[in-house]
Amino acid sequence: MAAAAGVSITTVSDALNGKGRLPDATRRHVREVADRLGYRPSAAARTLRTGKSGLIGLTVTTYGDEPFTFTEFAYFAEMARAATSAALARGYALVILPATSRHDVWSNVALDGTVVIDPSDQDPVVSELVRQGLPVVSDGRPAGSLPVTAWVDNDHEAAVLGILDHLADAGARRIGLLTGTSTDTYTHLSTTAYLRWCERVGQDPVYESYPAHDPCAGAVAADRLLARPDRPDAVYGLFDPNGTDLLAAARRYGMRVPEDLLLVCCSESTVYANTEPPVTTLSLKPRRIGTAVVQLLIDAIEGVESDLPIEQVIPTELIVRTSSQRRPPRTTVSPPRSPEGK
Amino acid sequence: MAAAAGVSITTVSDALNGKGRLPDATRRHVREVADRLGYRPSAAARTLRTGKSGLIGLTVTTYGDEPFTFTEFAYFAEMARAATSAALARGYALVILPATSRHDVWSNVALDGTVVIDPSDQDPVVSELVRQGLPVVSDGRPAGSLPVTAWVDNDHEAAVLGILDHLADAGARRIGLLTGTSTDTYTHLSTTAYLRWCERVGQDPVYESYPAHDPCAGAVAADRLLARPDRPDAVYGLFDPNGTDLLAAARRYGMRVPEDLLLVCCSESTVYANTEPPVTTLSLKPRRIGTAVVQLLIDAIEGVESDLPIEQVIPTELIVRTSSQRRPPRTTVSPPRSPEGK
DNA sequence: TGACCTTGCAGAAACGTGCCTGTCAACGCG
DNA sequence: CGCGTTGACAGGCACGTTTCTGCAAGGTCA
Repeated sequence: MAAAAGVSITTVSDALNGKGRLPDATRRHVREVADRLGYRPSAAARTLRTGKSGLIGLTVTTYGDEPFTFTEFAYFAEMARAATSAALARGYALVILPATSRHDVWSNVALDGTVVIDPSDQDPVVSELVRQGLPVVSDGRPAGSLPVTAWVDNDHEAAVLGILDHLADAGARRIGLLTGTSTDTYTHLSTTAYLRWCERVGQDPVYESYPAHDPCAGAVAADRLLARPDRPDAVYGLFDPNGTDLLAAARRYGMRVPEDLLLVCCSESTVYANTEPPVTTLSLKPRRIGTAVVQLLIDAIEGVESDLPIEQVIPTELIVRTSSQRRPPRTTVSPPRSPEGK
Repeated sequence: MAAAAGVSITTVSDALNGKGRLPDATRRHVREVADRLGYRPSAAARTLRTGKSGLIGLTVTTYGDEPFTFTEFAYFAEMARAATSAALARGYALVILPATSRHDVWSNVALDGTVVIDPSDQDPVVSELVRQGLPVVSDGRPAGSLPVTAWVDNDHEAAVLGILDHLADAGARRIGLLTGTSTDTYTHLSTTAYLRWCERVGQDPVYESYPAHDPCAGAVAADRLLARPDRPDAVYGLFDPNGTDLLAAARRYGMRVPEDLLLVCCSESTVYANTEPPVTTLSLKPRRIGTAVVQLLIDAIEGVESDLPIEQVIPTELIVRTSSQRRPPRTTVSPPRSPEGK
């Protein structure tokens, strides 16, 4: 390449990177030759020399034997999408790395930093990364004393309390909870908030737990919840598919929604806008979280190192639909025209 | 590191990589010292030396201004998940790279090969990659004469024809189609197959198109389709949310499913197992596709170069539920116990 | 006992950058 | 005319591996 342009390697490097003291004529000449040859500087050599790879790890926790649960929860997809977009805008790319991946894969890729989704307590991957001096930003408040650089999370307690109040306002007498058996902070914080609320208002807790990574278990747990002798007249489901599962269970027991059963679930899916009836959902705003996580991480990579952990709380959004209102509002979407009256 | 173990750099490299002629004692000693120091070989240096980075690009097409559509379609999430898993099992990691990303990001990462999802005709990214001599495997039959190394796809024509026959068998007299306005091969092939089928059986085509990347447009298009004077008595929707959209539209027009309207949509979502009624879906088997794509790519990276493009067709699966059967079968899932009769 | 092979390691080149230093000519100035 | 200054490059080192080659010590065998 240098020979083809008739200049030295230094001149090529300076010309392409806009450094050094070169006349514009030389710069243009070098760039033209580079374009003509289709020359691309070696990413590996640059990384080796500069110590920066432009790569950010996206680490997802594992459920059961599966490498990670992307599917069931639109949350992960949305979050990853926003994170990819935000990283790209600042010249970085995302590498998907499950937490329990083979060690050789982790050491085979040069990362500038890592985003960790919902790290478990004493996560060995996180410890290893900070030991290497890499910045680590977590989605989800780190459990225990995990030494992350920064973290972003929702206020799950406030969200749950808000939903329970919303349901009580709509006339719920006994509110049930569909929760998970895993020990991540989301499940833990939400369940604790529910129990505290029950204690405060003097209601006996009514909840069922199931392994959230198993898509079939949710329907069974929803059925269990409505089959109890102390059957709730309102339910909040912590996971995405709980809405349809609970709707189906309610139908099986002849319960009308929202007349006999008020319903809210945490979901990012748009299907709940068109179910029968539409279901009130809590959105955790995964796009804002994905964006914030990446911004914090890249700031830590490039910027000044403030060694205090930075915490950022993203507000949730309750999208109120028919399923949680005793007096259902008029449907907001009306058909454009109707060939026969309804 | 070499100094700490009291051996040469060569010996360290040989010991950690299992090469060279070293006694087991030396090998163990070097590894022990490496563990104690927390030594990790530099990925950048290895990549520079060997020419292999262990990184595979995952390129997703872009819709509108958004970097890529991950969300609306569980397909992408499932496919990416399977691809990640398959790559990991063979020691590779996946880098997410939108097709329309800044050029500097593409050239900043050393890739061994790339998976391209649904490449458009004359995709400049693909051309650039093959010019660099990198293997490219596409998910979706490449349009035009795109010179990919290999591709994996479903037989979309056969799938559509199968669904139309299935609906006709169930008693459909006039089958409608909900399709997209974009020019990707999936939409194109499916629509053409529908039109051919109509011609064969002598039915006038009844279809509505909408921009599939817009989540709101689907509901409007579903409404349009059922508002037509030549209203169909069966509909196949090409995209994931079409099922709930069509169910909602049918309710608005007072049509019962499946009595007045038979329904099938293409989806990987499990929500359709619990809608009212459950909706028959076509699964494109994204896990098998993601796995196959990665296997083909890594084979091309590591193995012998067969310069003929390798084509692989993954069969689809029709999951028949109530919405496409005039005589609905007994529900297969029954509640564990019922406190009051239904 | 010398030729030859095996074992156990060390030396050194090369991968392609980025950056620091050096060189040489031109130029302004007292 | 001598000298410092500046512009425009070239040289060369370092990044941390992998890998080829080399080399001494010890063993085998004719």
